[in-house]
Amino acid sequence: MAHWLVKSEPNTYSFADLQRDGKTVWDGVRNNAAALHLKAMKLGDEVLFYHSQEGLAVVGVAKVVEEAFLDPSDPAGRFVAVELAPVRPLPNPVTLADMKANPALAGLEMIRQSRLSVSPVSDDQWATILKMAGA
DNA sequence: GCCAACGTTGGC
DNA sequence: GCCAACGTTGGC
Repeated sequence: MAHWLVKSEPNTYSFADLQRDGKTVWDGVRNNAAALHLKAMKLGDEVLFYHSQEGLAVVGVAKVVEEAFLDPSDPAGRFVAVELAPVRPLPNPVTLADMKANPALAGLEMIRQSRLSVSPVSDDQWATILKMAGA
């Protein structure tokens, strides 16, 4: 089972919004590298939900409930979307500063390439972050 | 609000 | 097909 990280500005769509909605179509990704990752997501894969701009922390875990399909918000039909559902909020959100300060996370894709909105997380990185979150 | 990183666009 | 110009994202 692969693991991933997605970013969202909480002003636009927060983890609380996802909990309220029960599930949501993760669309609007317009970057090829991010789109490749969306296409690689499998049903049941778990995803860290990160708040960008405000919060700057991983705040919850979500899961893939529908694999990649054509993004309904892309008229050109070039990009894909997936559907995500909430799993659980993290007891202690893990901030970007915390992740940067942990040598075990030095290779984390979202740190290496900060603008990437969908990125892979290795099993070791996943375990490290959940441990930091007290989960 | 600024700026660095990076992707995309368009002229040649 | 190269590369400069420009737009966007996201941390600070």
